[in-house]
Amino acid sequence: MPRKRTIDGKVQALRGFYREEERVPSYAEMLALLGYRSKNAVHRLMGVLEGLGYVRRGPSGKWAFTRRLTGSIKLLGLVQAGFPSPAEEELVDVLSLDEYLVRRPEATFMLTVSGDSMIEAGIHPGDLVLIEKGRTPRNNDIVIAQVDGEWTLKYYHKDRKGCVRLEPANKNYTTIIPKQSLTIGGVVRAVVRKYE
Amino acid sequence: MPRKRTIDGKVQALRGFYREEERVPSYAEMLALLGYRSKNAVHRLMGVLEGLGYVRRGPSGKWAFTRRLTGSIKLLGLVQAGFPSPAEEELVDVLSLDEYLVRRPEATFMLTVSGDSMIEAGIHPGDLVLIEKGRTPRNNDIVIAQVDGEWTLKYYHKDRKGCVRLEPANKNYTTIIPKQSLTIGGVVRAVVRKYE
DNA sequence: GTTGATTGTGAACGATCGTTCACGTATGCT
DNA sequence: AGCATACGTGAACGATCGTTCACAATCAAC
Repeated sequence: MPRKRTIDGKVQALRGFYREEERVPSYAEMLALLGYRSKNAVHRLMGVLEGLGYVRRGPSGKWAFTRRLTGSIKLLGLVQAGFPSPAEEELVDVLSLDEYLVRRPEATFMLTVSGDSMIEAGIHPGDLVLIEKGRTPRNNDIVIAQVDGEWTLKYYHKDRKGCVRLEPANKNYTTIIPKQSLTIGGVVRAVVRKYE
Repeated sequence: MPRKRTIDGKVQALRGFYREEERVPSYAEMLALLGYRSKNAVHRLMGVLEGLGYVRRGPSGKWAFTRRLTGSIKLLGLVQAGFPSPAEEELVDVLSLDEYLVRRPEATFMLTVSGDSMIEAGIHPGDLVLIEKGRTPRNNDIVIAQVDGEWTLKYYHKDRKGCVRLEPANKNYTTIIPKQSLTIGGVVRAVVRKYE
């Protein structure tokens, strides 16, 4: 167990460095950071960390930290499974929200929701929606669409005849069946709401 | 305008490199990457990019890429403001969700919601909630609390007499007034829902 | 056409880089 | 005790690093 604890300490130190510098420290820097006095010790440690999945070598052969090290959010299980005490905090995984939510960065963007037409789907005014462009919507996807000049969020439905209808998730709104033009801006891939 | 286009091209190249290597390229690498033949050209370019906010020097003096370069999500304005055509895509900002949502990484974690007691607050079963520990809840905050042995998400309310009550956002549930013990696990800072 | 500012070239510098030696010094097992 | 393994030390290596020269090419303004 002391072995584990030692490694954990090192990892924390590296994580702290990365938070500040957003880069992998050089061996010389790790030397000071981890309390070693020989670069060789660092070299060996990196080998171990590579085995543990904390670091990897990039295509060029240089070190890169993995999400395991750089990621900032600890993902836990279900609420019922119990709540972590600060002591024994057994984490399921560490993830980066960006990586988790965004598949094609160049085609993804966010915008702020206004209006409550999708409120029963849990999309409230002020929420951020993550939209992926250039993806053909499937039935029941939430899309951002331009109908007769106005952009809105709606459920996408296409029946067998190819007839498209856009359904809100709010009883006060009505289903839209585009007459003139229908432009799909993108498919909603995620919703993010931040409090305060 | 050709000037702008040139810089944009360089930025794209650097962004591509970062996606692959997750690190800042060396001058020599940028040399090849950007088509220069002199390191000095690179050196100058970095100065320019620093002015534009694409790169910055870390505390140690080494280069680091800013979110502007590494961030993967383009943030746009309101829906009504119009929708971006791929061409003139005028972006408001580029952000990292991690940075945007997480203030204290070491005290933040996520878990999956089960149960529908907060559904009227737009928190559905299966959603991810981002929780910050060690933060004293204010009225109307959503907290994760342990009442009589079970963990739940609820609105937090404390009246002037110091009496705490936990309110669900679902008519089918009742307000909880803790009798024995009340442990606040943390305050919900954000909700994330991913489709598919 | 001349001038001045911008931008890239090419070579050079000491500093730092990652890697690899051979060699101590613990620690743990039988 | 004795031995083997694991882990850190210290020094050395060539390679690559970022920075800085002086100078050439390009462009715009007048």
